[in-house]
Amino acid sequence: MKGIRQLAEQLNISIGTVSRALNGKPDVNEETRRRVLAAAEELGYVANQSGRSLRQGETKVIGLMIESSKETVENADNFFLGVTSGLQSVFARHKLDLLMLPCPSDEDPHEYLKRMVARRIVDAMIISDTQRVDRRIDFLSRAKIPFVALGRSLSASNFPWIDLDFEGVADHAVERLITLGHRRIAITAPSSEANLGYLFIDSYRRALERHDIPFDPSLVIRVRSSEQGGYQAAHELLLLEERPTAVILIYELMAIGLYRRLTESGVMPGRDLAVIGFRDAPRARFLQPSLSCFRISLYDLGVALGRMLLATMPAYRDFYPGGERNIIWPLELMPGESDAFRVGVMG
Amino acid sequence: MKGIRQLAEQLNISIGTVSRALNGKPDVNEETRRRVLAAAEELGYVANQSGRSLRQGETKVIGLMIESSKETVENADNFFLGVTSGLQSVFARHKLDLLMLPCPSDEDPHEYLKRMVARRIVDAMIISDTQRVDRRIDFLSRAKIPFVALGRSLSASNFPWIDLDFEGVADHAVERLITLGHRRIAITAPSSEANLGYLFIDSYRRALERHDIPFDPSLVIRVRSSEQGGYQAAHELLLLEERPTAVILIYELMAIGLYRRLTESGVMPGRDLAVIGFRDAPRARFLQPSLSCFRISLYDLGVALGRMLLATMPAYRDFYPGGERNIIWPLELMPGESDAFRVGVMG
DNA sequence: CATACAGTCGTAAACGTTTACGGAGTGCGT
DNA sequence: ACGCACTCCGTAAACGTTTACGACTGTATG
Repeated sequence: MKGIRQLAEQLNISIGTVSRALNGKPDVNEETRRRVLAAAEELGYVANQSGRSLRQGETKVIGLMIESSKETVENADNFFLGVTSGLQSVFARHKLDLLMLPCPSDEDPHEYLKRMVARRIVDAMIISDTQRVDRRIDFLSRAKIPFVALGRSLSASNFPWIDLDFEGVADHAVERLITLGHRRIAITAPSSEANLGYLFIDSYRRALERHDIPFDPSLVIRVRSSEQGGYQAAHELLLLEERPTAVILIYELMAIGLYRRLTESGVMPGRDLAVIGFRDAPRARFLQPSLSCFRISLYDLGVALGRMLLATMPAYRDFYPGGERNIIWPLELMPGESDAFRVGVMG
Repeated sequence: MKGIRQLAEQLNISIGTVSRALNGKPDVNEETRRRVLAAAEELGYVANQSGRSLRQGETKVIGLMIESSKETVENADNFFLGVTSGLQSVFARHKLDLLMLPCPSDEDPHEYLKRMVARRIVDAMIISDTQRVDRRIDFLSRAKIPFVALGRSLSASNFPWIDLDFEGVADHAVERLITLGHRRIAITAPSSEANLGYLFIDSYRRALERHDIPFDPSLVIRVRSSEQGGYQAAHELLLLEERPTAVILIYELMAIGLYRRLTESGVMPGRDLAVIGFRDAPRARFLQPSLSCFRISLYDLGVALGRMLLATMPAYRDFYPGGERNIIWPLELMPGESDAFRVGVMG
């Protein structure tokens, strides 16, 4: 209970030997090691992390920073937990633990990060919700703290990140809708400074222009990515004088609110308005009509994130050679009923 | 960068004084303190947590253990993040940090907890998803680690917990439905060993019997608490020879799947079948028909949890006197359209 | 003038580990 | 007998803090 010293005393061995035995060092008799391990097991001894960290300058802990902003809380889904499983499956192999660091909503994420890093609670970080310019990235780069970002950013020139393929999704969605005869296609984007919104809209615009459809800013609806935001989005769509025939949602669960608002006005999703969603979720399939949705494999994403992070850490680099430093994570379209109709056949 | 020693050197002061200055100890000249604080700010010095923890035997970190079981991931909503905000608002006052400890799905929660506690990563714990008998509770009690459980348990006799008022909800829901004329009322429960399921069903049964309605086990549907589970639940309901006229859901988002499956068979929720949900979420309001739902104030719940936890910790006890050791957390009914009809008028 | 006391600061020990170093013992070849 | 290599283990320093203790002023008190 009192530490390695007690353990050593009980065994009549020096603490040095006990430590070596527990840590699998070679210069210890196998018989002694057996005894040490047995005693440790019996007494429930586990090394005090503070002492260990202090000595070796590392904590064996990886931090996953998440923001509990209002928006994140509102649209919170299984996203982080899903990614977490994948991450842990990688970290477990190296006896690394994953801790989630929730940044309080009233604290600046950058300050929070600095605090956590300075306190040496973690060896490395995974940050998410990257902003267009994100000081955290500059800070981590300069401080030489290993990290991976979930999301691109304009900050710093060359840092490891994985990002969802927003461009591919917007592109694919637009192409699909145009093929189905749509010409007037709306799209939703977050109202925040999150980088993903910009990428999403840019790609949407390029896809349209490729088909000689002029970009109409009034078709870009900036709302929160939640049920409530979906409701609001539908509301704004209905106010447009020339109503679009399709809408691309940046977050799947917005469909719930969207459906609701549409039905209130007698507009039927999947017949009067095509809807395509985005981000994870077999859950989209349970909507009525079921949502056409681009799906993410969260577990695999977590694995990729974990590997990329370890590849940047000297101690583990050798285990993950030749990995890429940046990945655009592909999404897979799961066709549903929400956009399964053709429009404008009369030309 | 190198620690308190550098800081002291630069200021030509001993490290002891620097430490005292930074920690607000009284026996240091105000002028010196000013200089120290300024230098610390400039150099971005923050005390190394390992050194500090080692010395004082505490980490200033509270752990919130969450399980990333398949079920939790599936029905993950804003629950933990919502609670987190409330917790942090309390902890911030004492300069405590909250870390989330996600137990890997392939590790025994009890072992995981033991590991984390033994490593001294946290000073205190908040555990959730308590099982009917939960070894974690015995362990924490015996090891004298301060903790609060989110959820009752049969383990140990007297430990601090807050639990949602499942009994009140089941009771209230049954009463309401009976008033509306229902006699055949189904209910869903999780298939796991989680304690909440038992409480939920027990209370449901008692409420029924109070009205001389016999308890029919076939009306208890054990499915996962997710959209998919809702779909499955509806499926099973439809298979019953004598179909119930109402159903009580243990988790709100199940309604999505439930609605879906019902509509597939031409049964209209809110007209042919009354539905009442449970747990948080204004989101229930965006369903169609909107879900009658018992709502939780997650933030307030977090605050209560935080206070109860600190009240058990000697260092903070004095700030939170006279608090209760157990709380049954009330829920508020938000009436919707999903059960707004009367049945069996013909008697 | 001796003493007490408050205010300020430096010294050094302690927290629980890990690990470089060296020593004791053994076996083996010369 | 001697040297050498090898195995195993003990010793002690180091990691970065906090804090009990005492030292040193200056001032008030007897």
